[in-house]
Amino acid sequence: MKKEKEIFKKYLVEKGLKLTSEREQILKEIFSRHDHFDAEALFQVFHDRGEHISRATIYRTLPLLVESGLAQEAMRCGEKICYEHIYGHRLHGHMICMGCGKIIEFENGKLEEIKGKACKKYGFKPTEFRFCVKGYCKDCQKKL
Amino acid sequence: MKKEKEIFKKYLVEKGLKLTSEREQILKEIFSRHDHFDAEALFQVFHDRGEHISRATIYRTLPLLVESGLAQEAMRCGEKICYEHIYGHRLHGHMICMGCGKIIEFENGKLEEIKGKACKKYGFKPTEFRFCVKGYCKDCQKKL
DNA sequence: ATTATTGCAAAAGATTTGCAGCACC
DNA sequence: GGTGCTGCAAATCTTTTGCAATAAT
Repeated sequence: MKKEKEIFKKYLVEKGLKLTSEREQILKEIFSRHDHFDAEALFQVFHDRGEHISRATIYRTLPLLVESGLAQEAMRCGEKICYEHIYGHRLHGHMICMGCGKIIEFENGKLEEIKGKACKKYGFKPTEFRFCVKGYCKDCQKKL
Repeated sequence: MKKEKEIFKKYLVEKGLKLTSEREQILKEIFSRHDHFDAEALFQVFHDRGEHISRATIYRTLPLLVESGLAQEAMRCGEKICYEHIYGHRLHGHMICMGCGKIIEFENGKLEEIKGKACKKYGFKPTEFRFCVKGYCKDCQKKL
């Protein structure tokens, strides 16, 4: 069994919840993509593929994935919440272009250090992390 | 005239917009507080004080303050967007407790460095910045 | 005088929820 | 078999928008 499925299953069992086929499909889908997605986009993917999963189920499943540590809210794109899977990923930041919506991911080893230092200082127990820079990408700056 | 008012006025004039008394009140209010706030909270402050400013005006003014560089979206608290004023502040991060909603601000000189490095690498022009860690504060960890 | 702005109320969007039937353990 | 889960549709909540009256330059 894939590691992420194991983690999810373990989390669900501990909470007295069940691993349904819908939850499994959603888990599989978000780990098969490497970009960011929101609830509606996820709904559309299944819909287009003829595998119907209701919006309600998607909205109810995403927080479970977050709580199990497999995903996190990465940013707000307009009014929507965008998620990303995080298991097996290094801490990274995002640059979000307000012109074209492009998202650039970047890594920096110091992110972990800053996060660790702040949490230690205040005895804070971290679950989710987010480093975002909004602005304009190279291409969109030219257009302005 | 206060520096932030000058900046706001300059921004508005450049855009062919006007400095109305509502905009001025909102500006003054957000610079008089040092915490984070959302549109509804701002509406309530004025309402409680008997100075009526409509929600529509608040929702229309906040983006202007962001675009003029005086404020930014700091985080999402639940479904709401929380803002903070940024003029004259150093880059800082937030730790948000999912248990009690407490927000801890922290500074770290390396934030500026990381942001700068990433933007330079991709030719990205930054306008807003956000470093958030969600999790549980010292007190809430005990309660769990 | 001109043009942007305000407040209102209606609209739009995203997300949540109650409920009845269905699926997992 | 019992309890949690799903889909649906209605509800909720935040944010946006059209419009007529009003205020800033």
